[in-house]
Amino acid sequence: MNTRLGSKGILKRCANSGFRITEQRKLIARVLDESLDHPHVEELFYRVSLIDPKISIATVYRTVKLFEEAGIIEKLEFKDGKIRYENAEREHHDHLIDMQTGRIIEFVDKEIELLQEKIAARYGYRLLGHRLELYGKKKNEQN
Amino acid sequence: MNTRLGSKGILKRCANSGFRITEQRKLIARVLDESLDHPHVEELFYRVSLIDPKISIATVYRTVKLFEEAGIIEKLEFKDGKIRYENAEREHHDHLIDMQTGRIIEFVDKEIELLQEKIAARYGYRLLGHRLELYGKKKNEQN
DNA sequence: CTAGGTGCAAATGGTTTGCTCGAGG
DNA sequence: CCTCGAGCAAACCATTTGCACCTAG
Repeated sequence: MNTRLGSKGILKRCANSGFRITEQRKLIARVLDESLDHPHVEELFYRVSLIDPKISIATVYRTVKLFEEAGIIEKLEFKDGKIRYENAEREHHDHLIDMQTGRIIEFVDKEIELLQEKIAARYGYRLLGHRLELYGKKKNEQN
Repeated sequence: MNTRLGSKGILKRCANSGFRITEQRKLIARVLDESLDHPHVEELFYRVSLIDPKISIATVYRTVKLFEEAGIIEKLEFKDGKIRYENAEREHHDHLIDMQTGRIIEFVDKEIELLQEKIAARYGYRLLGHRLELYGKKKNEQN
C-alpha cells in the first residue's frame, strides 16, 4: 500500500527526527514500509517477530507511538477498536471496509473533501482533521 | 439532543423488545433520553449513580449493550476511544467535534450521504454503514 | 562513556463475565 | 414461582510503564 502510493521510506524520515536508529526501529520501519495492508499492533508484532523473535511487544508499541508523534505514520482506528497505522507521507485518502472479508480499500475523492470543508465552515469551524470510513458489502456476489 | 431531534422515548421501545423492564433499565433509559450530549459509559454511570447510588457499572455496560443490540441506541466511538451511545430513533446525522472544547455538533447533509453511496458503488460495494467525523477549530475566536 | 532504548513483567483502564442472590412477570 | 437481571469481584485484553540492563552515537 505504502509503496504503491509513493512513500519515501519510513527509515529515511527517522534520521531527521533526532532519535536513535536501533535495530528494532529499523526492523519495524521496514515491516511497516513493506506492509500492503493496515496491520494492527499485534499483527505488526507478529510480522516483526518472524524476523527478530526476541523483540518485545512493548517495543513495538513504543516505536509505533514514537513514529506517530514524529508525524511519520498515522493512527487509524476502525470499528474493531484496535489501533492500526499507515505511512503518513502519502496522498490523503479514506477507507472503505469490506464487512465480510475485512479487506480495506483506499480511495480519494476530491468532491467529498471539499464538501467536508464546506460543512465545517457552515458551523463556523476550520476543518483540522476528519475520519471517513465506509462499511459495505460487495454487490452481486454468490453469497 | 435526543429530545430535540424527535425521539420516541427509549423506554417505550423497550416494551416491544421482550426483555424485562427493571428499575435500573428504566433509569438508564431515562438518563439517556434526557442527555443532551453524548456521554460515554463512565459518565452515564456517574449520572445514573446520582439517582441510584447502588447501581453497578456492570449493569450500565450490560444495559447499554442490550439496548444497542435491540437497535434502540447506537454506538459511537470518537478519537478518545471511549464508547458513547445515542438514541437510534432519530434522523441520521454525522458529528463535528470541536477540538478545543470537545463539544459535539450534529449535522445532516444529503449531498455527502449520496456521495458516499456513489463512492461505495464505484468499488462495487453496497454501503451498509459509515462513520464520518469532522474535527475542527472555531474560526475567528479570541484564542 | 552515557543518554536513551530494550526486554521483561507488572500495572492500567475500559469492558466483560461467573456466580449467587434478588425481583419482574 | 421460576426465569431473567443485578451486584460484586475477578477476569480480560489491549496498551502502558518501572526498572535493570544494554547499545548507539
